Amino acid sequence: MFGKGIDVNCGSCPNAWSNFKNLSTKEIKEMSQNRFQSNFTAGEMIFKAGSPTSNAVFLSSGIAKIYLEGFDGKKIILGLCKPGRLIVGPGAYVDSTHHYSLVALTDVRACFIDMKLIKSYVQSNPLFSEGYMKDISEKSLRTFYKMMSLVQKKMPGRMAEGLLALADDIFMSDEFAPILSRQELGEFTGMAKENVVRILKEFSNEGIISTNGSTITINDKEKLKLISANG
Amino acid sequence: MFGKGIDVNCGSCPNAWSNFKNLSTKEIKEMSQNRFQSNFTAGEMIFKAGSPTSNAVFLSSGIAKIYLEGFDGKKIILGLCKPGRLIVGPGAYVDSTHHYSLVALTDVRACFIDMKLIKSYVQSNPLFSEGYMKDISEKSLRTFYKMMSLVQKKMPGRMAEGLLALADDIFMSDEFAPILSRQELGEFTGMAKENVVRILKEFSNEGIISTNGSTITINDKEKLKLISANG
DNA sequence: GGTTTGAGTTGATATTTATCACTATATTGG
DNA sequence: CCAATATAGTGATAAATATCAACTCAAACC
Repeated sequence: MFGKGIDVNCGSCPNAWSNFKNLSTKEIKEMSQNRFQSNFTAGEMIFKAGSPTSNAVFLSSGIAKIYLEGFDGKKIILGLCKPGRLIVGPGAYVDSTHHYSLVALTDVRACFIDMKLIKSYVQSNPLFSEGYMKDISEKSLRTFYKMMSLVQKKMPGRMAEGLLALADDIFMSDEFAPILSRQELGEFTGMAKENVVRILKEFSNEGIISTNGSTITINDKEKLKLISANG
Repeated sequence: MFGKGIDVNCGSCPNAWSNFKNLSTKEIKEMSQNRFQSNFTAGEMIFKAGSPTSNAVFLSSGIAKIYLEGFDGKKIILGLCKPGRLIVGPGAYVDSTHHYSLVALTDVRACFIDMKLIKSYVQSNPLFSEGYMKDISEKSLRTFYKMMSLVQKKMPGRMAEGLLALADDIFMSDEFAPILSRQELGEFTGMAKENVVRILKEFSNEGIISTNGSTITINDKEKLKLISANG
């Protein structure tokens, strides 16, 4: 199922970006009429670094990963996306090009809204503009802290932080399915996949987590926070 | 010399932020009248992470460093600032708090403009707003590439990149004074100061750079680019 | 059903990088 | 000018991390 979503109103979408509340009924209607929708299966690329930022993307269901492509094929997973958040990189206002790639981790339904439309609302609607500014500022801050973590913390600290992020920001539960492979968990926490295995095992031996089959359960969150904080 | 700059017009300042050209004469005048100016000597803190983002800062002369304060006192120098650029962190639109610190590296003359004023122009002036958006987007992209560099490149690659940045973006010359100590050069390139010394010596032995006293001269820029690109 | 493929895992090893201990060389304040 | 202090530099060592070479196991495919 894909194509224009003629009969849908983005204003009443339960997964709408919170900043849409600053748009007028007219603007909402215009946007809803120009909305495209598409489905992706797990593993599919939604957009690729280097492609034009012609559309803003919103997930209406599913989870996707955002990653930077570094030198000789190495990747850095910046974070995971859930419904409700605007997905447009900073390239939109610099060179109209994506600087990171977005790939579906689960089956995903995504809405595409023409960036020209978004930019016109930024121009004409100060409240919406401020909301957009706030959104990219928050992302920028998160990048700062991700960078500090990757550069200054050691592997156990980075892994602890990564697990806490998955539990608290993505799954909202201390028990979660392995949406990320060991390889991807390594790209998320800045280490080789072999070291992901070793550190998870170490955490498991100490009773901090359990890995039942492929599900990870956090048993001792306080200890995990401690490891994360101590680097 | 400090205080309100009553007789100065930010519109005709040779070091003005390029986005000021999008302001009306009236806005420029208002801003000029509410401008504060202050001098700092090398080493002085201009603002500190955690303090309120009450003002946007512009340098009218000198060079300053922007750095993140990480765990147990370790710092990451995000970059150096020259006149002509807006200096406000992403915190301005999130929690009205600075998330990085700004310290003068040379003697610096800085202008302070009330953030309320800047924000009001963002609200009322779409072109100015777009310019602001573009500015923070560019900074965000730079942070991405800084992160990739720090995480994926090895020490020689990071140092080569750092030296090229100093030559091309800050000094506009392949020969420059040691505005950064070895310690700071380490914070800029993500390594311990001892390793800064070792790698500079190695570059020097290979004839890529010369370190005459405390001045660094780049002799073989192409090789430096190669080292930077190969990580 | 057998086989291929890829992820997960493990141990051994190599590489990279930080830390420590120390010397040398400036720089600064009295 | 000299002591005090900070920065620069050096070598040895330890710690952190990546890489390599296997091996296991389960899913996917013919």
